[in-house]
Amino acid sequence: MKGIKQLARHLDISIGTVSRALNGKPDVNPETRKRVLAAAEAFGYAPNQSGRSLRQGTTNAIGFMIELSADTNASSDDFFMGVFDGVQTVLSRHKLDLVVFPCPADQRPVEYLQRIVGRRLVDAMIISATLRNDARIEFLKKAGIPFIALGRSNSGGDLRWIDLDFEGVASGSVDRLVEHGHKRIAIAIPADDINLGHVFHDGYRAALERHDIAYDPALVYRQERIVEGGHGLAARIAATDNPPTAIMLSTEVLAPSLYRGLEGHGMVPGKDIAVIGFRDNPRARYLTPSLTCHSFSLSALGEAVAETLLADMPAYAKNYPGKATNKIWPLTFLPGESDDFVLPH
Amino acid sequence: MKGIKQLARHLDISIGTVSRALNGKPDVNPETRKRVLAAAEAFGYAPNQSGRSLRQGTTNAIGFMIELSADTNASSDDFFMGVFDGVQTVLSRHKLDLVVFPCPADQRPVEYLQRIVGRRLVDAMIISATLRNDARIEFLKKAGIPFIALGRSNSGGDLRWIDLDFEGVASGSVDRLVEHGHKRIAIAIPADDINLGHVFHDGYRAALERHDIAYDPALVYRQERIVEGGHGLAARIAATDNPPTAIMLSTEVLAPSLYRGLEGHGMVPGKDIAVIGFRDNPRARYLTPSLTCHSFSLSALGEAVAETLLADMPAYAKNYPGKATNKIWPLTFLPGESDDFVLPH
DNA sequence: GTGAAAGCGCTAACAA
DNA sequence: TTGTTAGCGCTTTCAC
Repeated sequence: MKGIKQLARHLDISIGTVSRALNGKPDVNPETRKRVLAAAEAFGYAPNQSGRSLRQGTTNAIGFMIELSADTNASSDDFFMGVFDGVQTVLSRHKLDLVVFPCPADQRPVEYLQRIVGRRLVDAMIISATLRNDARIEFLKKAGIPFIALGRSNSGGDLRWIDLDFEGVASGSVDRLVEHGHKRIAIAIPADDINLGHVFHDGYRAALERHDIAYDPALVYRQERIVEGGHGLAARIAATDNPPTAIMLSTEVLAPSLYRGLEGHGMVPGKDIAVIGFRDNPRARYLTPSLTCHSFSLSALGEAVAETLLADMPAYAKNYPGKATNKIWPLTFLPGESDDFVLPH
Repeated sequence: MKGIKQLARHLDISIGTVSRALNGKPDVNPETRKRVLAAAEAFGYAPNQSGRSLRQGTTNAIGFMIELSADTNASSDDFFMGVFDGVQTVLSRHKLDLVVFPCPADQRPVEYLQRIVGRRLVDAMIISATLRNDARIEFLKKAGIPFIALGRSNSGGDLRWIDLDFEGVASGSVDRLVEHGHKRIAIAIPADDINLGHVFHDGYRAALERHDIAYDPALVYRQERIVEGGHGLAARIAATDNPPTAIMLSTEVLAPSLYRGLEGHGMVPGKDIAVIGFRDNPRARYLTPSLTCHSFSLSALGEAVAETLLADMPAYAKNYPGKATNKIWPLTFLPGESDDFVLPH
């Protein structure tokens, strides 16, 4: 007892009527509809999505591609889980399902995405960890499938994205550090081409200029986004001639190992060096001294991602008027002890 | 230029031949096959999965259900990402795709699962966060779809599962603590019905008996698996008459906030109270004093999950002879400073 | 070695 | 208000 045919036979009506009843079409006798719904419920009938998709040309699924590379994996933590929840909140309003596709570490992201999209597994795509030059974007544009990038990019010309305010975070952090007397301010940015590193770097550089502080490339540390990365970062800070008095992080994963690494080099965060972390994530929440960082609602971000995406899909756009715009997502500054000292000059 | 029809027309051969060529059927002229493959490559053709699924009755997708409830969300960290990677390693050998379904926090897991399975989105299911009494299992058995549970259960009679060795961890930890002179050993287990709590509790209790130590229900703390949970746990430990001298954690999320909470009550881990954590996860890796805990390879676990599942699927069983067995996954003990002291008697 | 055609489950257009 | 039927894209059986 599986398909609509069996259900129809059991009810002794045609499959067409069953289909219409289940899909809430108006031209069905209320009595009939009740019978159909009751039988469907009793049999645990759910329409075969392949049949449905084939006929309607739509899967009612939205894909979310994440990457399992060491980098992204390590930085995941609660980030994606929180975002997923927000995305679902919006999608469930439209009976759309969120389907997550984790790209294996050993597979090329573009090719993985091409397979997913090419096989028509989803109606639209959310991609994350956007690179400054990201072949996935060109592909998605060419494929003509609606999509949104969690992270800006230079690729593909005009595209829809939502991005955290890396520039604002970098800029505000520099302001605060300068106010505290810092002049040698370092940043840690990812070693790969992920766009947030570029944006953070540019915001940092512009802020320095505003304060008439010379930009010193030696204070820009490119560091893999891995859990242990802070050790290497601390070592490089310690080894710098005329070392920085402050370090700003552009990703959330490095803080704990940075603390440990700095201690290993006899530097105490919040005393010998100011540290400003990125996100108030669970891993950073219990550091001592408490980490100065930034905060925002993961689920609200997820909701915005979903709404912005739907606003670009003809079938749903009418529900989200004016929402089809790119967004820079603000973060709230969260003062802690890790930068809470004034530098004597 | 999308479907197989267009491709066939362009090549001026029948769609049947195109299909056979692409699917590696033997009865195709090598020359023809080459032309077809080249054209498919050039057009970026990938077969529409709905059409394929409908015809073959198989989706070539394996589902992995995770939950976004506060509990699971918080305890995720890198756990699932690591497991996904291992699962993919195995699935990709068979051109199977891993598809992750995150059940929203506000949705009932069984109903969510019923929708996914009922719509035939996947050929098999991996479920996680198994409860001792888990309605999902009964449903999956009734539905007749192959599945494996990451975590044992009392539900559904005979079922396929892989589970971490919570019993061994509890037992070994008690042994070690007793050796160090502890007699009042507490445990923290989840407040809900998740099965690992039951198993951990039973292993703990049996170990106490072995050592002729009376079981004291006051030392069994049921604690929500949330990031901040350690605070409450510390408070309850401090408020206990005749408090424990050691605490064993059955989940990985509590350690950081427990450290902080204990300090707030004037207790230093590894000095005033012994702490044995569960998994060597990124959140715990940089605690001071270092956390005594346990370790295992997430991707190896994921590989085992996938292989065991495939061993139960007729189409793949031949590749995994003898693998269709339930497994208790061993953990390696990782000594740290958090329990490294001997209690004077 | 290739073409023609049936049919997977479903929805929608049309007929009654 | 309901039944009938075409056809979504694909694989596979059967002729040839």
